[in-house]
Amino acid sequence: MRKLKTSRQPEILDAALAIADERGLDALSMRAVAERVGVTPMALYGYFRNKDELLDGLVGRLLTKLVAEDAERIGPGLEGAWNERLGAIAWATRRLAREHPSVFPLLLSRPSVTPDGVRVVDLLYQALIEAGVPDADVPRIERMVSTFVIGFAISEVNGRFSGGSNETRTRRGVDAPAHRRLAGHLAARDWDAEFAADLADLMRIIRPV
Amino acid sequence: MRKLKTSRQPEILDAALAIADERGLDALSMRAVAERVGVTPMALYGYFRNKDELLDGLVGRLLTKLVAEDAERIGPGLEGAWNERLGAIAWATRRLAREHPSVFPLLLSRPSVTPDGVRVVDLLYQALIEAGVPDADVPRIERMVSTFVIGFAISEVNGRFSGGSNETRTRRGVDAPAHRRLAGHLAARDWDAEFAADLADLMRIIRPV
DNA sequence: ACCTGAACACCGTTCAAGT
DNA sequence: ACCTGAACACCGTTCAAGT
Repeated sequence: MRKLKTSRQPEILDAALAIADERGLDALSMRAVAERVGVTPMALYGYFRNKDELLDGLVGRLLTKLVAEDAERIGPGLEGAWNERLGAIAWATRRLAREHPSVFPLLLSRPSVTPDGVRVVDLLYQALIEAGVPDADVPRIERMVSTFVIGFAISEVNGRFSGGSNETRTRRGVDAPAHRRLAGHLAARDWDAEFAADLADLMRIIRPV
Repeated sequence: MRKLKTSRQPEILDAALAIADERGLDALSMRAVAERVGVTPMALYGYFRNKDELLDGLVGRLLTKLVAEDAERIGPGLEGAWNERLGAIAWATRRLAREHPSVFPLLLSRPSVTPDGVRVVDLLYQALIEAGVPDADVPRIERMVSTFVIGFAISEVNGRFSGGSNETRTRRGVDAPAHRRLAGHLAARDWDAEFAADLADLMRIIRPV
């Protein structure tokens, strides 16, 4: 297990993120990253043990952007009521998914306990504590909220919500009585509004009114 | 856009699912599937236009297994109270993730409006209607619940929840006050119990007591 | 300390051809 | 109707060598 160089890691991750953003995750090859950095593919293996670790680095990058955005939101980071702070992180997370739709889904597949990952979780913990959630329930509620937020953002950028028109869904041949009854409510949605409504519902779990 | 053969599609999907289950998604190559089916790689392209469509077929398979299990649960499928039926689907979904951990995450990345996909959604719609959710809110709540359930199951099979021990999380160098305060509650969890608690919370959104 | 070149064992997919 | 063979343009990664 050789020791890795760190000097050019940020530069390499920048290149990798740019490629994924511009041409998708399938285009993100070690060879493509190397070319963009202006180096031989093999040079990358001095900085990342393999492609998987480079992808982990990319997830770390996303989390860093998230804490950075939260930090500049309102200075030290603890201004505002708990529900405003929690909402700010949720919306920032969703924005991040739209900025980096190819890389974002990796958030759900990789543990990523980088320092910045811990920092984000800690901000959520603080908000939940302030909301009055019992200490014993805080980690569970954090996982529930973050799972939903990340899952929603992934579904959205991947088209899981919009896939299949109304006609497809209510097509004859599938026995779908509830779809028929709800036909008038199956039109394309305003996902901003839906995300807001979902968050409001979750807030009511966190602190029943 | 040539017309595809269907005769051996199920056989091919069986082979693909077996490879993914046994050796992971990275090992799922067209060549490996072909070998298992006993055919040349190129023969597969008569049944699926490309690898992506084969993966879509795999997602369809998962959904088919889900409706099959639900159907045999209690016969016609509409016995039991709404919360029991909704819970049964949620737990069956989570079981499916454990059976096919490599393929399951694709559920969140692919629209998949196959007939069986619509059937699952319709069962959820029916439960929510019976719970008293206003028609206009049913599709949103369905998306919220399914997003959470799938996201939870993916996080679990991918180790997102367990990654990083306590020590890692509370390691010095990261300023994480809430982690320090919650140190006693950050031990490894019983995910069955946590999933149950989360579902109970969601049920309270669906039908406030 | 950092990088390169050549090589190995793979990929998905196209095209033309075969029964 | 169904399948094959050869080929193209790629992959990630190892190893030995170079400055």
